[in-house]
This record gives sequence, C-alpha cells and structure tokens, in this order.
Amino acid sequence: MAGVNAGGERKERARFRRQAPEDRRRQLGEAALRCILKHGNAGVSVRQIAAEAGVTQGLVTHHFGEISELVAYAFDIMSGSLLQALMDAVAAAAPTPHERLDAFIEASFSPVLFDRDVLGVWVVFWGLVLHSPRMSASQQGEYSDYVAAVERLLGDLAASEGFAIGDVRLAAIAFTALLDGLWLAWCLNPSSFRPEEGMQLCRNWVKGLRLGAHG
Amino acid sequence: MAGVNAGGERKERARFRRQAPEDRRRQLGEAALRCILKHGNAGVSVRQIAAEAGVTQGLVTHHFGEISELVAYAFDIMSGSLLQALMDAVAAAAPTPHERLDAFIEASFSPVLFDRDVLGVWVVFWGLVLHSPRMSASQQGEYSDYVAAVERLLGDLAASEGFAIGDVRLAAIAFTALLDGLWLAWCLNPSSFRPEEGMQLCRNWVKGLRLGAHG
DNA sequence: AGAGAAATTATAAGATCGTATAACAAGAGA
DNA sequence: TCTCTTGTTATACGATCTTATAATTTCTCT
Repeated sequence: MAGVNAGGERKERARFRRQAPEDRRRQLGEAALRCILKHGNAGVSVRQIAAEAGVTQGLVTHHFGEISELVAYAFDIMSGSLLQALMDAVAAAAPTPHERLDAFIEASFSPVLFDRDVLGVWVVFWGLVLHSPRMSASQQGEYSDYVAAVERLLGDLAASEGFAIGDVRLAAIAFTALLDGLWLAWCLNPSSFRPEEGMQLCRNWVKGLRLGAHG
Repeated sequence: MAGVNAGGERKERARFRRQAPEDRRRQLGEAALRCILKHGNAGVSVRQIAAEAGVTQGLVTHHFGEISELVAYAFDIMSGSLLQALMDAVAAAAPTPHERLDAFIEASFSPVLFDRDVLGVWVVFWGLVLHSPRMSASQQGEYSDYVAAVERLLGDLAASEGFAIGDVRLAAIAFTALLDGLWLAWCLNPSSFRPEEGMQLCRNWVKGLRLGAHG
C-alpha cells in the first residue's frame, strides 16, 4: 500500500514544490548536462539524472516520455547557449568586421566556452548525435545556423577590406572545422597548446584568407 | 547441473576451435569496432561484442579482464590502422615534399578513411577517451605521433620550397585540427561538403602557409 | 594413447537499466 | 474551506549489464 513501508508503518512521501512544466524540463535538462559532464556517456541514465535534479525517475518519463528526448532537449539547451554567447560577443564588439570576427575568435577561446568540462560534453554529444535521428535533426539545424553566422562574418570582412573569397560557404565550413578541431584536440590533450595559441592559429587562418588562400 | 538442460536431457556444449590468445584478442577487438559502428555507445557491451564475435561473454573477461580493457584495445587497433594507412600513402607518393603532403591529404579523404561508419567510430571513441585514463594515455601517444608526422611533412615542404614557418609544431596542430574538424563536420553532416571540397580546403590551408599565414 | 595445459562455454549473482502506473500531494481558484 | 487539476513520488516489471567461476573441450606434447 502506498505510503506504508514493509513494516506496516506509514511512511510519509517526500515533500516537494510544484513547478511550471517548462521550469522543471529546464531543471532536468541542466541536470542531464551535469551528469554527462561528470560521467560521459555513462551519465546518460534516468536514475542518475533524476538524482542529480533531486527528483524521482517518474518525473523524467512524465516530462519527456523517454530518456532520448531529455538528452536531445539538453543538447538543444547547450547549442542555444553556445550560439547565443558567440553572437553576444560579436554584438558587443566594436562594429568593424575585423573586430567582430576577432571577438568571435576570442569568445571561442574564452574560459566560458573553452573549458575542459564544457567541451567534454560536446564531444560526448557528437557521439550521441550519430545514433539519434532526433538529435541529428537538431544538430543539422544548429550547424547550419552556426556556419551561416560565420559566413556573414567572413563575407563582411572581405567586403570591408576589399578582397575576394572564392567560396564563402566553404571558407566558413573550413573555419568552423578548424575551431571544432582545436576544441576537440585541446579537450583530449590540454597540454598540446594554450588558448592564446589557439586564437593565434585562427587568426593565422584568417590572414591566409586575406592573402588569397581560398578556392 | 552443467551440460544438462531444464528437462534433464544432456545438452552438448557448443563446439569451438581453439585460437592463439592474440588472434582471439584481435577477433574480439574487431568485433568491438563493428558493434560501436552499428550502435554507437550502446554497442559497448560484453554481451553484444561476444555475440558479434560468435563466442560467449566469459571469453571477454578471460582475455581482457574487463570491458574497458577491450574497448581500449579496439581503440589501439583503430589508431594503429589510421597512422599506418596514412604513412603508407605518403611512402607510396612521389618523393617530393609537396607530393607527399598531398598524398597525406588525399589519403585522409579516401573512401577507406573518409567513411561515415569509420568516422562515426572515431567520434564515439573521442567521447570514451575523456572518461578513461587508459584510453586517454593511448590517445595522447597516438596524437603526438600523428602531429609529429605532420610536422615532418610541413617542415620538409617549407625547406624544399624555401619558405619559413614560424612555429612548425603549432602549424601541425592547426592542420591536424582542420582535418579532424572536417572529419567531424562531414560525419555529422555529410551533405555539408564533398570529399573533393574537403581536400581543397586543406590545400587552401597549405597555400596560406606558403603565403606567410603563420605565427 | 594419454596426460595435462589452457582455451572456452555455461551459468549465475548482484546491480542497474528504462518505462509504466497507481497513488498521493501541492496549490490555485471558486 | 473545499474541490479539482496536475505535478510528483513510490514502486514494480522485465530486460540487460559486468564479472566471476566451475566445468568442459580442444589440442599439443610426451
């Protein structure tokens, strides 16, 4: 009988405070991120995430239907935060295309984004995306938005400084790949280079663009 | 009672052929790779890998002690194959530094390496490396070897063509990051660019190096 | 042919997993 | 104060997990 333990004694249920569904979903999503941060793929577990959020596992099913929906939601939280942070940095920069692009680079290597734990969550998510149509769809949308943002930054730079880029889309893809690759490399091997060096490598790439190194 | 099923009838054990321990380890390692290829993280399971190899789960414990040792072994198989394939391609190229570097680039985008399933295994492994000191140690060694190989290719090119590179190690890190980033991007979004475009982006990077885009 | 080493199977224990659902409690609104 | 909606807990089922180990089989060597 609910509320009564094996010895027949009445056991009170845990007290809780009701929350708006979206607030609770957000709480569970952030708990999921923390679990992945701590345990990698082994942290993707209804019980662990519920415990991290301070609730019971039934709440996960209630709000998300199944664990993969929660993981996809957590991925969306993370993706939205990333693009928002980068756009905020660009918007806060001096309004020349050069300064805006450089603000983008600096933000990419700032401690908020260029953090071993944060990048580790990304790496685990990339592995999960491959086997989740739901997450794959989200990722494709976010990747397109990200590359489009980079295209604008590179296009503005070229127009502002009077040089041509053969294929802006491919250049944006290359720049994005370089950044992701540096994130990955540093995450796996933090001793391989310093954030300042990472920024320099990106600036070098931009210098190459100016010098005509494009298809 | 061993050998007798529930109905009391004597059930013969499965027949098997003994193999040398290293042959069996190799078989299990390759089965592990196939499971990760098919199922991602969900494929990292003693039962699934044993089934894929056509043996029973006791064999995994016998040969590897625990599942994480098998996964690390599979990772080493994969890493060894990668570097070997790239070095073979470079060795088979015409002996000029330019041709050797270009052979490296072409091999990196050849169907053997630039394959959705193969790259998918890498992405999953990257996530696993972060939470496995054993795999992390392996990865660091392999990353160092890979970057050293790239350093030699870039250094030879610069010497051969009479241009200077400010910091060859950082240039090698950047080139490696660009390649890994392109592999990752294509694996997650195969429609974002074609292999030929990927090679071109790498050649563009090299062009930039020649033009002085380095720190 | 037989002994013996060791490769391998079969089985089991204890743990954790995801999902489902009945029951309860919070709290808003009348 | 009471009703009712709905957020949430508690519990359970069936499945899968890893590791351990006794027993069996393969196959080499004498």
